[in-house]
Amino acid sequence: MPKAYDPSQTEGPLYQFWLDGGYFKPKIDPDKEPFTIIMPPPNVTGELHLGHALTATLEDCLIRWHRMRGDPTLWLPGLDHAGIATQNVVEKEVAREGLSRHDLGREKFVERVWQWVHKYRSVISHQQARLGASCDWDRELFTMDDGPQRAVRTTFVKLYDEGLIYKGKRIINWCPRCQTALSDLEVDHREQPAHLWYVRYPLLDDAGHTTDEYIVIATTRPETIVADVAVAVNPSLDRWRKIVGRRALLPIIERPIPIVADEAVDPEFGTGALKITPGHDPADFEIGERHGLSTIVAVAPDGTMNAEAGPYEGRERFECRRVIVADLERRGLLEKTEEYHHSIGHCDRCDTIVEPIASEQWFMKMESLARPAIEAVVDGRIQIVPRRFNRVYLNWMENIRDWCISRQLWWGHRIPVWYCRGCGQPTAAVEDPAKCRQCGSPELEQDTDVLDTWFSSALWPHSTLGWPGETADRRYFYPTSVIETGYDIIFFWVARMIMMGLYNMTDVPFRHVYLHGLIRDERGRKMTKSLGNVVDPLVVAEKYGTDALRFALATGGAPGNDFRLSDDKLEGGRNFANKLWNLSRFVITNLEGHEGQVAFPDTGQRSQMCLEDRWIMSRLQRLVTEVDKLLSSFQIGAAGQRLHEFLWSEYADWYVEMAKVRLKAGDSSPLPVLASVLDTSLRLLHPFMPFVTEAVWQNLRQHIAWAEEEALIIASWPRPQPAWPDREAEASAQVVMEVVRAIRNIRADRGVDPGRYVEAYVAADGAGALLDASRPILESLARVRPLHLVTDAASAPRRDVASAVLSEAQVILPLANLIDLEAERARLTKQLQEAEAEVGRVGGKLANEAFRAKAPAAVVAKEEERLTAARSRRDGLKQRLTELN
RNA sequence: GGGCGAUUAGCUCAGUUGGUUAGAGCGUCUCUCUUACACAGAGAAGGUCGGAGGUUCGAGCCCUCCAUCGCCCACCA
Repeated sequence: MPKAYDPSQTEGPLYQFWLDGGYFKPKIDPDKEPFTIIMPPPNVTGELHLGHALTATLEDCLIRWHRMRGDPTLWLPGLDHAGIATQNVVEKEVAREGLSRHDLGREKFVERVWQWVHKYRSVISHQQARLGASCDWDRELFTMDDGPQRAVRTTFVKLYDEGLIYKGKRIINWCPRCQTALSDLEVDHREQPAHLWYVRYPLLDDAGHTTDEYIVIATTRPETIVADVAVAVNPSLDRWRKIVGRRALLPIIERPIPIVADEAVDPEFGTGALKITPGHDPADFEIGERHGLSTIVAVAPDGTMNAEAGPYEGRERFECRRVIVADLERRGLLEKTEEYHHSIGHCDRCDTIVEPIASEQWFMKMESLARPAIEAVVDGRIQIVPRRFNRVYLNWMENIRDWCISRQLWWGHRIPVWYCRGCGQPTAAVEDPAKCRQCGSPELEQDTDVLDTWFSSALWPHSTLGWPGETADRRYFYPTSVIETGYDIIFFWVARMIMMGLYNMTDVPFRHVYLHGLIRDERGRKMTKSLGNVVDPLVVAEKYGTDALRFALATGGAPGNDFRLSDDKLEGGRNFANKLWNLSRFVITNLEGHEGQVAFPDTGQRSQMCLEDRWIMSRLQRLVTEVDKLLSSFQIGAAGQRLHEFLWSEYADWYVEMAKVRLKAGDSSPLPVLASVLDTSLRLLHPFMPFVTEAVWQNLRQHIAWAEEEALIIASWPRPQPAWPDREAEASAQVVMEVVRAIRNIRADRGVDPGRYVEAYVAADGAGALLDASRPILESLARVRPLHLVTDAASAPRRDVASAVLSEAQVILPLANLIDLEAERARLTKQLQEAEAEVGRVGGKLANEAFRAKAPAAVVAKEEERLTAARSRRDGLKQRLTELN
């Protein structure tokens, strides 16, 4: 084994080894409960970012853990056609050839998108594989594949037939750049500086002649004046009540419009009068419906003003705003202008300011679909991790509004509705219909719109398992176990999957929702292309190793919290992989020097085992229990940290060093324990760092007699053994380690040459026997020789010594010329102060009758022990100080 | 306008039923190439857990109020 771990040499071949072994495919067993994760399908836009790497890491962690536990484990990968996003990307590509999609035409353009898809489909899968994702590639699906297409159509027709999908004219969000309607969720509202213009609308008399009266109206969007159909006032305002029923003259356009009364007008805002533009404002649209007003749309799909704008026709909407303000001012109709801040909607794909437009679109009625989805979370059939997102989810679901599902795009699932050229009636059907359902005419034309890309995503957990077909996968794997994704798409995706899963399958799509946070850069900024701080996970994996990246991602934070990824964290992951590699190299090198395979340590003969062996086995068993518990409660990061701590601070820093003492003496007895602890640790760590653990284990397995499986990826997950932990061994080892630490501390403090052996006295009454048994360890790890073990500190030298007092023992080092009396006194005094503080604190607590009466007995007993130990230390220190003086 | 989160060591963050002296990684200081690892080892320094009250035998954790930062949702022009 080379001295440093080289991921680039190991990862590729190991992934191939797993693939060849078929380990990623679930073994269906009707008697076992499966574990299933449907992977959030990345967009086929060709950008794999750190969010995908995080998803791949966390899901792979859970998947590998369950696979090792022996559960039939399915991780189903997929890809999303990502409607607008992909269409935009391909449009840009086409633009480089100087063409627009309109130059190509719908059919040719869609063909181009398919070419893109074919190219990137494999690129993305390959990228996932590089991250170690152990998913079942044979089941990989694309949202535009035949199966999911059929699921989309089937669902649409079912909803349509039940009246849950309808076509209607409403105010929708229109992106003039993408030239399509958007759902409310696809609009990003941002507070921005703006103006509030106060415009005079002249009043007409009964005969329709202008008067010198006028009504002042505040607006942020003067360009929409051309589409005004009324003025509404709040009837509670005296100054306006009397003009209700009269007419005003629309400025510039000079169209007479009625003045109506409506409670929806806020009397406190502006002048308490509102211009009504039903074609461009949702509130106005409702007011318009209430008063039977007509709707005028004055903005064309491309964001320019249309013929309704009269003199402004053809002007871009914001240019029109400037011109119209100037015109109003010139005509003396602009009373004043105020600075104003309000939030403006932007297209979340291209950041263009969204135009609210009254438009005929397809909508999904959500309320009845939301109700069972709310129940599923309330009654716990679905559990969200972290739990606080329950409220976020429920709040949104309880106020849900109809979903605009039609998009004026070319790329996506085309709406399965055909219109009859004869009678005009629509026919919705799963299969392309041959004739009109109404009149039987064969002259049909399919709706030109496509569906919101999230429509197919909402069906993903069941459409990927074969629905609407009756498949074995669907029966066995649905409902799935966990959905894991970022909290930013809880509404877009998670909520809709729950609704549609319950609707189509009458059962929840998954039992647990694990929401991860957003990854930010070192300075806490969101990673965006415009900031140029986007990190390519494959570049990172190349530089630090996939395991390093995975470990950094998995242990960097807590569920639902954002976290910053830094080079420091990646280096930490790399260092840990290297530590593990070298640790294993040491163990394996020693095993190689041993004849044949070692047997599993005979823990039945525990009393025959030496202290350090018992200690590490006990600690290992605790580890097994804790890691399993942490993973069961989705505390993946905490489990990873716990493994790091055990392997580095307990196994490597202490046990291996202790084991060396025997090994150097030619005693091979620690080998079984060394090997089995490493084996178990590798199993536990494998879900986090699959490559380095498998690489090491392939080596280790040749030397151990109990390795049954040919690969770590399918090796059995460690189970806690009831015989452990061994509390006595843990406490005893603690004493040994404390003595070693105390001696090292004195040596470092007094500047003793690290290599030099010095004489030492250790006084211990009760712990004498165990210290004697660990004498070689004490001597070697603390570099003391000769080591005098005495029962009473009084029998150790008193002059020219440095000492330390522990609860169970006192350490005395005769250091003659290295002794600095003042420093020694200061050191002991400081320790004494600490001990006395503790005696005071704990003593005070125990003196409190209320504490004794109300605290659990175990807590009280612990405090008693603490007090005894602190007193013993205090008395010892007092004595040492007296002797020093 | 509602809601959520964050505020813990110089930095980045853990800390799920309230119970020892609040932890980790990085960084800092002092030593060491001790034959697994300098991507390392040994030792050390460093925190009134944002502020103020309250509940409790006991609060980083529960309650109330406040402050700063961030996010989400929302048709006040």
